[in-house]
Amino acid sequence: MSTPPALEWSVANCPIGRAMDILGESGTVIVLREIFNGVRRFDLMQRHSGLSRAVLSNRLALLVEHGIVQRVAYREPGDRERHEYRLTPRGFDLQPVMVALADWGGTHLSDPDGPAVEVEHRDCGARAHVALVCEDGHQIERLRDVRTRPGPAAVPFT
Amino acid sequence: MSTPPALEWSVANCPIGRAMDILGESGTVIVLREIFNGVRRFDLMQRHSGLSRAVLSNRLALLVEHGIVQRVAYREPGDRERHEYRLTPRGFDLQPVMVALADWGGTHLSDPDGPAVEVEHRDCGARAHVALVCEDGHQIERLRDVRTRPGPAAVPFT
DNA sequence: GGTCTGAGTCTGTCAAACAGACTTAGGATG
DNA sequence: CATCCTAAGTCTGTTTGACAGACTCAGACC
Repeated sequence: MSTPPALEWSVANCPIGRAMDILGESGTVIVLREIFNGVRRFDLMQRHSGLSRAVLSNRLALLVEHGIVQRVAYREPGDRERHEYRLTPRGFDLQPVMVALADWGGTHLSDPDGPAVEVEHRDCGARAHVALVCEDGHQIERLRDVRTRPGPAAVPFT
Repeated sequence: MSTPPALEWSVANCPIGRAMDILGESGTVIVLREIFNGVRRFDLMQRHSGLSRAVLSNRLALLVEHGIVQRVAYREPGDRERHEYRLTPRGFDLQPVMVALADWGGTHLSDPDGPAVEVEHRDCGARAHVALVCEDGHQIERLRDVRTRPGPAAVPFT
């Protein structure tokens, strides 16, 4: 076997590494799942997700710090002001990641009777999936037809 | 604001939760990145990724245990038998997750001069992205057109 | 016999997660 | 007024996991 080409480039600035610096912290993706599902308030998120309050608090702060989620004030009638957490555009762009995860988990990790949740196209009700497409719009059928190459900021690896 | 519908179902059997039980362990996705990029041997993975040997060893064992990666014997001429790690079909199905992560990370977390790696369509060389599609094949333009609904194994949440 | 290499394992320290109790601010209740 | 309630955290003490770096082991090679 020859040396893999990937070894010639450093993992500095690697987009997957950068993404996982945030999403790889335990609980981050679970918090995002709650917010994508419309659960935006601290206590509800905590009870629904089962994360500890300390971790939830930390992860929300991390997400706010990275501009993925914003803390928005609201006030229900006859109640004091509180805050809820909403996705920013940058956070919303994580939807394909969430759908891809749900897709894979639903296919490969569900109990025999199927997954607990599915993703649907709001208009027609059919199940939605992620697909790979070219920049010019063709769909890429076989996953093997895709590969990684060094980008503009690639740094050699010694 | 009304109670979010997601609160009616438990997160038991949630596909994202299940997926993150594996992928959320620190380093799992980094190991997968290396393997997707063709780096399949322990020492090379360790040096290239920068993970500690102990963590790399644990994460590989976890991935093997979940049928995402398999340990395959090989022998180079004039050397003793060794092992390398390869994706199983289940592991290969994670490609959309990896591409979605790379896409998001490249767009939102790169240095000003761009990402260190890009994903290309092998045939035409154009950049590849993930897109959302219906089960009948339409492309879904706006992320908001997609939502989650309870699946066959949904369990009520109290 | 000594050395090299790939692939781990072991150790001691330090950071992070956990469950669960405590805090705080403002509104509602008696 | 005093008390209670709730949302949204913070604090504490224990245990798990990460890290760097040393050590092990097996086979090939000199």
